[in-house]
Amino acid sequence: MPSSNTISHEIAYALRDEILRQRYQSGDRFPSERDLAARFDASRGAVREALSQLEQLGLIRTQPGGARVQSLNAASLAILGPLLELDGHPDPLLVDQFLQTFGVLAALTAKSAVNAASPEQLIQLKKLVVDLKDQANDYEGMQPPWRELLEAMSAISDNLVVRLISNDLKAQFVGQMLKLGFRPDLKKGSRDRLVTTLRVSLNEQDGERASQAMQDHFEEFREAVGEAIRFKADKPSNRVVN
Amino acid sequence: MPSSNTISHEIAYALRDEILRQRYQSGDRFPSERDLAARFDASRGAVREALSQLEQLGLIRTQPGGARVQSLNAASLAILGPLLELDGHPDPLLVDQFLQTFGVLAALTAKSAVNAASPEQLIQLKKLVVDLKDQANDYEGMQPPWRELLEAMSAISDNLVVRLISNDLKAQFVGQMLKLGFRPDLKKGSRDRLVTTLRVSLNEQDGERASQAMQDHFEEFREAVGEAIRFKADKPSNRVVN
DNA sequence: AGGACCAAATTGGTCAGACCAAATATAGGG
DNA sequence: CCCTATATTTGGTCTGACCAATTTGGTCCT
Repeated sequence: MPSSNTISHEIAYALRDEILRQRYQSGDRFPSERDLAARFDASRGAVREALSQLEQLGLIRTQPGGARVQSLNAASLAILGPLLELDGHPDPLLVDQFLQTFGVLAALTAKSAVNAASPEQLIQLKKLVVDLKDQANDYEGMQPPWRELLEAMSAISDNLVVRLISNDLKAQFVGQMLKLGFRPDLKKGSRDRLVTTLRVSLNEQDGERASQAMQDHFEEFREAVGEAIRFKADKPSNRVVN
Repeated sequence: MPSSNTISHEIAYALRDEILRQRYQSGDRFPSERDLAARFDASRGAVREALSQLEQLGLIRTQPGGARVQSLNAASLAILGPLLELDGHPDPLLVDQFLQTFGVLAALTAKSAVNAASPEQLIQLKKLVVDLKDQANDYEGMQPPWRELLEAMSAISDNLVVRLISNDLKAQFVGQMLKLGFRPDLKKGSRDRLVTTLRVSLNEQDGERASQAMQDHFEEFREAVGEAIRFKADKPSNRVVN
């Protein structure tokens, strides 16, 4: 999987990969644009555009006189996806951390949404929860209503910060997860409990409870995903469905 | 405050500003590179580098045939800073959302850190909490030990996802807050309560409690900041300290 | 009139070669 | 050995050109 269609993106991809693989120490001089142009047999303009992307990612810092490599964890959130993709299969620890993080953000969203919802919005949310309960026989069928619910809550809570973070996270992870095509097995009681608790929280407009429900649900989801990944690790039959 | 030293950055700044101010509808055609080059009296290369940055920010999507403007909340986290800077003073709602978000992430970090800490690391954390208590007479003096504590917890919890998000958030917000130079008044009991609860959670290695302490503390901090901003709004004497 | 199809203009992607200013490396003098 | 002046490297920008993909506009057929 090289990367994109344009040369500059390909160069950026290759260089990003090298930096992510720690082939340069933080603070090291980065090869000069002219050298890179020669190495990739491309024009300096194309190289410059690639470097511009790396700079946006916070991986390098350019300056007249030379570019330097920056510390990895001073980088931007946008490197998470590439980082996952590095060795073809996602790092289980990283996936776990992602779900943990996404969980607290979803919980916060639920809390704000339930607390701030207007009567009509409460009705809307209740309806979505019912949808979730009805369609929730298999993992695939559960996804659309689940996503709808999250989306509705996100819209109601109207927290741009969380939304932007979630955008990035989803863009980075969800694609990877789908590409590997694994379906975590959620324990049966988990979803019922979520639905029930969400309903109560909506009826009483109790954001705190909704938050807790989300948190618990993501916790169980995390465990299920962890198992699924371990399973994958045993049987490395990663088929790309596309 | 124009922006940077290079022309391409200046162009990127100007265009980013226009998009953030909603001067284009999502899906609109973006001016062609040649037009932009003429408008900014720059070379097309410089314009291309600027557009490359906008693309990384998720603000536009380029394609042979023409670039198009993307939806604002499909953008990257990195637009938060510019968004805050738009009118010289930060949007109180956005600041509130930031603190709320940062709060839950800090709480998650505290939980993981306390739960995962080795005996030595527990001792280290306890020491930092003591520092926090000692040096905590004024807002300024409190900052270094506070930051140290957060940093230590972040290092122990070792959650790259949270770390990257926090990097971005801090890079975007902290600068702005300092630039405006306001000091929220934390209620006196708040810090003591935080210190006390953190100590207990460390002694019993109770991550859940540490998380709750963080959450509560950020909640109070949020209110204090909210007041400070309202105060600023009344007396708009925004002096840039630099 | 409406829709399918084809040619021309527009646009992004890339290349080559050149110049400048800032930063670095090098050599020379104290 | 340190400090300074010079030469070189390097990033930032410009000009002008070519290609391929997309858009656009018009034409033709139904």
